[in-house]
Amino acid sequence: MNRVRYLETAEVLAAELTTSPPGTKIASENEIAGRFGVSRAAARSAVQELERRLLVRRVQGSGTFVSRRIDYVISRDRAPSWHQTVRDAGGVPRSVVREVRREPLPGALASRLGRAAGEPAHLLIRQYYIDGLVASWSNEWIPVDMLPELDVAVRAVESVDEILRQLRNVRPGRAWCRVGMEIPASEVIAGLEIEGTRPVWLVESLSRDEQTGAALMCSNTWSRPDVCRIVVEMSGRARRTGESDAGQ
Amino acid sequence: MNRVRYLETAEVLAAELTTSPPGTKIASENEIAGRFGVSRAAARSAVQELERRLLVRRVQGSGTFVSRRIDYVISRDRAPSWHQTVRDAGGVPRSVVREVRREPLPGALASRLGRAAGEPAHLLIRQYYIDGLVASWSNEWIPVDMLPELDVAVRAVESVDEILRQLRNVRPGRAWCRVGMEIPASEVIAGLEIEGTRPVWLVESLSRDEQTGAALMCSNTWSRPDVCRIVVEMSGRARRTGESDAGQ
DNA sequence: GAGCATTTGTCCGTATGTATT
DNA sequence: CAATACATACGGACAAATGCT
Repeated sequence: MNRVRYLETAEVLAAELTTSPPGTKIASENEIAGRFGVSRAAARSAVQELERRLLVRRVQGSGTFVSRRIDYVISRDRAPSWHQTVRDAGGVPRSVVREVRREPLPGALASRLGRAAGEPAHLLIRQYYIDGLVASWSNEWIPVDMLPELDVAVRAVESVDEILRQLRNVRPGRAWCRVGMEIPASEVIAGLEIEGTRPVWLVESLSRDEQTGAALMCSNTWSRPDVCRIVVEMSGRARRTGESDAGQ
Repeated sequence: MNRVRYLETAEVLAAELTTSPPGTKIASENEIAGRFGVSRAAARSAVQELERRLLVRRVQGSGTFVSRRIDYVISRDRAPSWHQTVRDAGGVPRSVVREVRREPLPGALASRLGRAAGEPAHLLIRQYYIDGLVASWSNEWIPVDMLPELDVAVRAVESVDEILRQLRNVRPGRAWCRVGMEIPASEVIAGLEIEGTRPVWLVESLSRDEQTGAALMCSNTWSRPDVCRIVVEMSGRARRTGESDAGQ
């Protein structure tokens, strides 16, 4: 159908991918070139097309692998649980604390928390994995007076929410968030193992105690678009009782 | 600094771009190749890197042009006005009605509107331009009983909201929306003038009358990520009076 | 650790196709 | 029709990362 050979090749490969489970290694560029009777450059273009479609992830020296892409839904009514979302999709979640340090609160985050800029805070840098592959990188900020003992507690428990619940007896809830796509700073690019610079999801968020309304912590999370699709559901105010929720 | 020559080249070009107004034509691949002493293939890779960073838009046979990228903020408190957003950013907005036809309401949209699948509706297909370049493509669905005379009114007025306000005396407000990135159907790809298949923004939305809460219309809008950045702001329920809004 | 094969990443030169001006 | 500019394609070479022996 298609007179462009690399797209033709990509179509065939894309169709074959749909039956392969995530993580499967696909044919190498040279094998594809041989099979379709094209040059390695054309075969490479085809695989790069699959990469642009977020269907595969490529690793130099290793190979090209089918991606597992997960829907991460953000809505007011849903508690944010990344581990559960990944497990529900059939993936194996893991998160690693990369660093915990104290740092004065930057201005933008301070005003989000309703604090003064420069107040002491914990900065918690964490990496999230799906099936052993990097998915996200997050910076979480918690004012020191909110949780002085964070340093020792954090390595034992998977989420800061959990620590807050147990040690402070609060119920953290997502009070505000902003989602977009950004080209992140080089530190984050390295953390996400991205080669060329490209946009990734950025979720900025603020947690408050659902009982008192006190601002507890805030975070910025960058996520690779080839491992998750972030969907934001927003319900408006003009809703009357008795009406059904907006359907799918 | 960078031993990868195409990235080195891309860095230099990217720095130069920041001082060029949107729409400026940049040097051709051959000129870049000559200037930096690299092959045309390497020059091409550099420009493609700029394209991946959403800094430029390429048009075969014409050239490579600096993109105007606009922030489109979706939040509960903001009336959705695309024309105003574009003008505020210094761009020239235009929208064109591509097609108006009657079609039975598809199931997913019917349930979003609280209607039965298959009810008669107007389907309004529209293209949005910024500075003469395609930015978005939308499908808007309005039940026929809501606005029987749509066919004649639509070409004179820029927005369906406007028509509803004038002819039905309702106040449309964004009642629900969902945002993500998708690889759209081929019709939309063509409408957005995308060559290779890649993900674009998809905003699904539902409008209700702010007075009665009646569902008025719903729409799906696809937007090129190189012309707009869609930002969703969500405020939660755990908000007490007297507290300041979440800062920037 | 060293060595090797595999695989992706970069780069060159050249040629031809296709859309725009 | 001609010139320009981007798009596709080929063949060849070497670099860099990975995985295994």
